[in-house]
Amino acid sequence: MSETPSNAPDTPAASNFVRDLVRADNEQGTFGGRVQTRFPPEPNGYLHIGHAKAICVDFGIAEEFGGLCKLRFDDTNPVTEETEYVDAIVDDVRWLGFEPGEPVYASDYFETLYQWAEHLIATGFAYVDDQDAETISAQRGGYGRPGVESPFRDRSVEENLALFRAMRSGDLPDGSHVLRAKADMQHENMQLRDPIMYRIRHEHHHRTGDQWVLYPTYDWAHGQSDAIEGVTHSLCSLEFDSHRALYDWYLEHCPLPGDQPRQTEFARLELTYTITSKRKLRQLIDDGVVDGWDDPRLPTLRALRRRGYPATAIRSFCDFIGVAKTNSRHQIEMLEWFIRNELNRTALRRMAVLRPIKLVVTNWPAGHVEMVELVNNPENPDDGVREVPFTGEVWIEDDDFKAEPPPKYFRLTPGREVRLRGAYYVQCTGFSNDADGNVTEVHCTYDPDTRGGNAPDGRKVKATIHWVSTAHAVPIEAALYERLFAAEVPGERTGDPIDDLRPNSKTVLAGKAEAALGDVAPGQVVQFERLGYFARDGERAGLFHRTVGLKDDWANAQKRTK
RNA sequence: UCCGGGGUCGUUCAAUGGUAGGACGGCAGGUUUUGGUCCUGCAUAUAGGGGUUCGAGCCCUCUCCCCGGAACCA
Repeated sequence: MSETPSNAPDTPAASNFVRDLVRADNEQGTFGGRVQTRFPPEPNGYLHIGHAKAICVDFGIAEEFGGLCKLRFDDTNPVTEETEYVDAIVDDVRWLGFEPGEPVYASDYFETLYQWAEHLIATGFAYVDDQDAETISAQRGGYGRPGVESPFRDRSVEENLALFRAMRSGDLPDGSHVLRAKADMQHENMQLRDPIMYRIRHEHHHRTGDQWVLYPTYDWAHGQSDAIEGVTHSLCSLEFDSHRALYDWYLEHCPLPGDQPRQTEFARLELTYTITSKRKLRQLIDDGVVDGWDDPRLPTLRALRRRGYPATAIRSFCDFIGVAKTNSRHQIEMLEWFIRNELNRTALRRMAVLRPIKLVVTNWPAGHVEMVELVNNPENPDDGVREVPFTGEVWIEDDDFKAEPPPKYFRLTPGREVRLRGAYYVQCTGFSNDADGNVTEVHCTYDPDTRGGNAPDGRKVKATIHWVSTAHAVPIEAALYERLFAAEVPGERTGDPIDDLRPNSKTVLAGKAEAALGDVAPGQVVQFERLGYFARDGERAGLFHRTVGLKDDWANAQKRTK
């Protein structure tokens, strides 16, 4: 994975500040030349595209410097966490193309953490507070306002130890006591105003069961877990910047087995027209706006996988956008370009008509069937060719005929000649329509000399359209997806992204396709010629999800003139 | 209000005191049996004011703007 992604734009490896920093550490021998990172999700939901960047950075940096990256579950809060998510996350990381090995857990270190907490008590750097959450919060003060020290702050070591052990015993109710670090109630950084290390929660933990009622907070668990594992570079997102001082403070007060790890923050990945808030994602599912965590309109890795986004393309994208400290939001078009770029090279071409109208070749010999040859992928000759039956009656896309063509329309219209891909030139002689004026049938004549789609006299046509013989067509269903949100930054207007939901983000069409589409493997992505890339559903044969459309200058131009 | 982090083409990422560059997007053209791909070209940026320097996007200083921070969440 350390090689340059094959479909990334051909530019020199972009420098980024994290890479520079790790390299500098190596040159100075800061960690004895060792590089170790970790990807630390909380198992309380599914991974999304934002996590993909973190995974690429965490695993990528380790790989690049010959180091190690572990998948660590930050499972310090039993009320939100479940084994189901653990399994899904491992699966998603692997799908992305990284080997998580045997995952580790913050809960593996509960006993060590506990011992170190007693060490802090013994050295005078932690105390048990009997006050409730509200009181503690109020005493914390505010920005530019002083904090108030807890009346329990100066308990003796003996009393603290006894109380802390009682907390562990399970005899004390939730919320009755917490363990706090004795740091600095006047610190300008609120994180240092005697933060909570332990709270009592009589809850079942997905791994440790009922063994503990004492659960460490994130800040107390994270850096210590890093140190226990031998992490050198603890990479996280920008919002933890203000936690770094506390991260260091804890580390300096613990009897570490080795080097003190260092936290570095970088900007998380945000995309236009997309949300990644777990809470809001869940709401979309609960409200029935989407069908589930793997609904292809969602940015979860499961959804993107189902939609046909290749993991390699996602990785290339993540590698390409780099790592910085600027809060930013990448355009989704950039991601889509990476998806198309990869699929263009790899996806087999097939013909499918999604909004069929009938085209009748009036001079075609009745009942005659002819096999025509089509290339499977013009970008890759190794994919070979296939034969497709052509007859005098085919389905074509209703978009490809206009009784009254707009300016610069190249496709079928009365009198116009076009090419049916791989078959013949046909010229439109007329059409019929129903009472409402809808076109029901297009009439053409074909030129027998143009078999294969070439005119011996050298005359050109401006359009080539796809088709499917009506007698040989297999029915398919195609799910078309639009962006879930109509706004670049969902929720920017009102504060709630739900207000920016686009009404019809999913359309299912009953189409007609060539027989080869019956052979597409679950999850495989093919290109429906001129329409886009489509992924075969994981379960249902005949159901295809549109991964992404083809770039369509004609449609874009039409949209603009409207 | 206090502390911290940021501010470079429309967007995003580079340029580490020495020619402001790439990608996506846009526009124009060429090739093409996908209005796809590919190729060529064009346009657009250092938030503002002072300073240091032969030379500043980069260093100093003042101002402005954006983001984060006062869970027993992570």
